[in-house]
Amino acid sequence: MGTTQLEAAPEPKYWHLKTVLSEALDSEFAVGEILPNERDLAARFGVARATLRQALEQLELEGRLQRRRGVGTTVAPPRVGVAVASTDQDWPGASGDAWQAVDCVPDVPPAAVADMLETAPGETVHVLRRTRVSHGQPVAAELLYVPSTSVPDLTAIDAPSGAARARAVLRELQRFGLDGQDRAVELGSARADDAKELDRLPGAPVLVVTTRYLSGGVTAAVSMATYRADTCRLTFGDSAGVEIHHAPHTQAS
Amino acid sequence: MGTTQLEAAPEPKYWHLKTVLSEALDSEFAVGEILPNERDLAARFGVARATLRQALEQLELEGRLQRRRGVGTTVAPPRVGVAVASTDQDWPGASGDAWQAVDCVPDVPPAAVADMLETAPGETVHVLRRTRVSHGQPVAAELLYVPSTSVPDLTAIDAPSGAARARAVLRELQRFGLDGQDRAVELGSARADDAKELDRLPGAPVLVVTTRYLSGGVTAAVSMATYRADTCRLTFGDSAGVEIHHAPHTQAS
DNA sequence: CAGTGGTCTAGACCACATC
DNA sequence: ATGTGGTCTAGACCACTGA
Repeated sequence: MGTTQLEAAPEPKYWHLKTVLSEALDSEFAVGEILPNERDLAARFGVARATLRQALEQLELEGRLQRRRGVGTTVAPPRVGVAVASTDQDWPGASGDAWQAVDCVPDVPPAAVADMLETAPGETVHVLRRTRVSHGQPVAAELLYVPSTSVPDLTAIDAPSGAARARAVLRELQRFGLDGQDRAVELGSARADDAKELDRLPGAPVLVVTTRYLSGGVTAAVSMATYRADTCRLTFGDSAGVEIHHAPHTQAS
Repeated sequence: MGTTQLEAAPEPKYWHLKTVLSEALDSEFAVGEILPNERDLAARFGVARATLRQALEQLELEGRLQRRRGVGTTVAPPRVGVAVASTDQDWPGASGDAWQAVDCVPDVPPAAVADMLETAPGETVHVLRRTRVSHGQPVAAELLYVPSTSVPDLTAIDAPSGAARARAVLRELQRFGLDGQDRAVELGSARADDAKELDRLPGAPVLVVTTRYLSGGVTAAVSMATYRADTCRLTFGDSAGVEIHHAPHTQAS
C-alpha cells in the first residue's frame, strides 16, 4: 500500500482556489463588498500570498473582482454592455455618439495606422483623443487618426490644438459620405497614457478596437479604441440591452 | 548630498524589461526563433526569474511570444485575422462557414444561455461542439445551444450523439428564416475543455464571442465561441485581409 | 535522460489611500 | 501612522517535451 493516492488531481492550487473563491463570490458576497485582505485570505486557505494573488488575478481578469491599491479588493458588478457597432454606420462625432472629444494634436501615426491610411512615412495627421464614459465610469480611450486630406476645408481659425480643434475636425468629417467601415478586436495591454485615462495600472488588459472609416474608396480615418477588458462587454448589433446573469465563461470542468 | 538620485523612474522592473524585450524582438529575432531559457534571461538582465516571467507573460498576452512547457519560448507570428462577422448574416453550419462539427449531446445550458433562449430551468437543449481551424492551428472552440423547438423536425433516425447528429441539427436549422443576429465580445479565461481543444493551458486568455440567432421573433440558437486571445484578431466587416505591421497596442510612453 | 516552462513558498520592501 | 495591494527576491519542486 503506502502510496495509495486517490488524489488523481494534479490541479494547480491557484486554479482550485479560484474555483472556490468564485463560488464564494456567488453565494456569500454582495456586489461592492470588500473581501478580506490578501494576507488574511492566503492564511485562511493555507497558501502563500503569491498563490492567492494568482487566483485573484484571474478573477479580476474575468471581471469578478476589482482591486485597488491602498483600498482593498471588492466584488465587481457584472460587466456593462458597451455598444461598439449598431446596424447604422456613421462617422465618429456624429450627433448622439457616446464619445467626448478631449484633445487634438498633429502627430505621426504608428506604422500600422499609416499603412491603413496610406500616408507617407513621417507624414503627420490630426490625432484626436476621445474618451467614453458609461454609468459614470470611464470605459474606453480612443486615438482617432485623421489625415489632412480627409478634412481639406479645416480652417486655421480654430485653435491649433485642444478640444475645440477636435470638434472642428469631427465637424468637417461629417461633410463627406461614409462608404463603410470595418473593425477588428484584439487583446492588448494598456499603454501608460491610456491606463491613466481608464483609471487602471499600465499593462492592464484592454480590448483594442480598430476601426477603419472608408470614404471615396480610401481609408479616410482610423480609430484605435482601448476598452477596459475587466469591466466591458463589447456589443455588436442590437444586443446592447441584454442582461447577462453572470460571467458566461470560466469555471472548472 | 548622499542620496542624490537622478533616478526619477519608479517604473516597475518588469515593465521596463518588457519594453526592452519588445524592442529586441523587433530588431534581433525572427518569427519562430527560440529565445534563451527563462533562467538564463533572468540572469542576463539581473532580475529574479519571477520578474522576468512577469514581463514574458505580458508579451505573450500581446501575442508577441509563445511559450510551451518542455520546449521553450518562441517568437510568435503576427496575429491572424479571423472573420467573425461579415455583412451577410447566416445560420451556423451554412455552406462555407469556417467551423467543423465535432459532437452533439443533450444538456442543460448555463443560466445565462437559458435566459437568452427563454427555456425553462433544467430544460435540456442540443449542445453542439464545433472547432475552427485557421492556418493549420486551432483558433476557436464553440458551444452552440439549440433548443428542440428550433429543430422540430429532427428525426430520431440519426445517432443520438456524435458529429453526424451535430450536422443533422445544423441542417434542420437552415430550414428556417434568419431574422438577424447580434454579438458580444468579452475577455474570459479558457475552461479546461476549451483549453484542451485550443492547445493551451486552462485559464489562458480567450475572447468569448456570444452570438444570438434570431428567428421568428425569438432567439433560436445561442453560440458561445472562445477564441485564443494570444493568436487571434477578430474582424468584423471586410477587413479580414488587412495586414497589420505589428502589435498596434502597448509600449511605454 | 536533461532541459524547458509551470507552480509554489516565505519572506521583504514599496506606492498608495485613508484616517 | 496604518493598512492595502503591487513589486521583487532566491530559492524549491513538478510536469512536460524531446533526444
